[in-house]
Amino acid sequence: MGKEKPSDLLPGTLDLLILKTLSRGRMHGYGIAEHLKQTSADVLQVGESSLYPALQRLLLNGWVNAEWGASENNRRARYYTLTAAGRKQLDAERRDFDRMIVAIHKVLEA
Amino acid sequence: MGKEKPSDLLPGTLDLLILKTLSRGRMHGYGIAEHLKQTSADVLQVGESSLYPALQRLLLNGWVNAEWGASENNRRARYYTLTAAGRKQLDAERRDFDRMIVAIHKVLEA
DNA sequence: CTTTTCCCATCGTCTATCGATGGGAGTATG
DNA sequence: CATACTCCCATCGATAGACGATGGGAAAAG
Repeated sequence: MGKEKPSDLLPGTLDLLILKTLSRGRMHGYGIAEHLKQTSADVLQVGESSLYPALQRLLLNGWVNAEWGASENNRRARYYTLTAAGRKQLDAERRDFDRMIVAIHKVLEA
Repeated sequence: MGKEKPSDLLPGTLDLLILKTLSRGRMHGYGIAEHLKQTSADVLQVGESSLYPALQRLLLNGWVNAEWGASENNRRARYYTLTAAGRKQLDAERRDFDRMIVAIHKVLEA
């Protein structure tokens, strides 16, 4: 009798959200997840099993760099930073996303 | 050297788009695809290999009914109509979608 | 010392989208 | 008549993305 829980994310938007988050400065994985959750008022709940594979993708594509360091809480953490290619990618994904949203809205308001 | 073509759809939104389209009246598969393409100014391009499986899903879930008939062009066509459950589903998906979009925007504008 | 919090990561599963493919039935063309 | 084209259906196999479960390890809190 529980209500159906909607998915935690709009599929296809995770890379965009991560890139945008990193555009504000270097951050580690756990911090990215927290930032998304808080900024979205608990709506966007990125599980770690979605997050880390996504970060691997971004690394492989050269959109982010990674380096090990210590967190604010003195823990071993991997810090990610946006590359120049990452910024371009962010802009491109942002454009495509907006384009899609506009298109979808046209249908929903028709 | 071609530019990367963005995907034709925002994943996870196809059911919503179909349900919304059918809320305007009964329609056959091909017509739904046309309607989405035209209403969105060619942005939303639903391939038939995405569309028909989606319609099967909706049928299985009891959100639409189907009956065979003849199209305006006198062709054999399968007409779909929204059920009561389908209307409820449309409302629910619409709410979740709006919720997501608001959340994503908070991140993108942060 | 035990528990909790923070932070990393992978594996297997599931679901959805998509390209390719195939077909049949009406209409228009030459 | 023969051919081509448009309309309309559908499936299959590949790919990709998100998720639940799981497993660690190291610092801090109790």
